[in-house]
Amino acid sequence: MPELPEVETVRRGLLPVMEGDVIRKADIRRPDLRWPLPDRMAARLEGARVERLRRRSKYILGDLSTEETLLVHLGMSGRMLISGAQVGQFHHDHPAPAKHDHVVLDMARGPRVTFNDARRFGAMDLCATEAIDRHPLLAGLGPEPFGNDFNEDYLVARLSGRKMPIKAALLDQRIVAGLGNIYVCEVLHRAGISPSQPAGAVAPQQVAQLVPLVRDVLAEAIEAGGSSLRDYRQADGDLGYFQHRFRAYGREGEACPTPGCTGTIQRMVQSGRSTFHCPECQR
DNA sequence: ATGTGTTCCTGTCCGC
DNA sequence: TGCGGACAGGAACACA
Repeated sequence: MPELPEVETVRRGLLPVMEGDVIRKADIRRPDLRWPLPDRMAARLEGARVERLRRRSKYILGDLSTEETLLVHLGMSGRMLISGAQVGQFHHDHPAPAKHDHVVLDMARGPRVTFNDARRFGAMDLCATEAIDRHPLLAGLGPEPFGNDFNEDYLVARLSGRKMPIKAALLDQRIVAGLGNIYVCEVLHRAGISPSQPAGAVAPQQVAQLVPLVRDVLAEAIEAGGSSLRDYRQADGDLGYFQHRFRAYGREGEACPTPGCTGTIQRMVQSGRSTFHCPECQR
């Protein structure tokens, strides 16, 4: 499930449970996810206070009192399940570990955070906080979509001369961090740009449009994900409510929702991944 | 330097 | 109900 809005939703869900509290016990139930877990992971986590829980791209970063930062990536199927938290109240009652529960963190106040990941494309690591920006997984990332570094001039410069399809370019985390397959489809649909158009051939005026559209789509999705947090008990890791607002993604064969457009949403495959688009209004 | 295809792993859904 | 195949939100890596 996780693109930037889903990761941000998960982070917000974890905030009241983790930030400011100490990890009392860490149960590392297997030695690896996508890569081996860090050495002595449990010992390095136990007793550490989570000073701050932040996000960079699709990574959740927990700055610890030990001057290390816990890095979490959810991959395709990773979830952070919360138990022992009710509205404004915590308890120590937890269900037995389930299939694919790989890392279990018990907080001192009582709640438990369980990293569950069936496909195991997720990752966790520990790294000196001071060096986190140089972590191999973070070092090459492009700007945050909501940051000032992501702007019209930047995007025009990064796309110019590139022959790869615009869809692949927006999916490239070195160009802009946080977009995934769903939201790229949604952004290009709103922008009226064909996903297969070479990135460098998109008119600068259209590239300029992409910047606010990326922000709109992500912000709306975060807001919709947030709405599923209102009755938050367990971080269920599903899509929140934004899925009902997709205009292109997953809508093959349906009428294009663009006002005045008579087209039909098509599915095609680009570099091995599904692209949903309207050939009528995306040019 | 760029662009593309493959790969990791498990679960689910759809057609026969 | 079982079985095979396609497909799934990511992204590192190998290769042309």
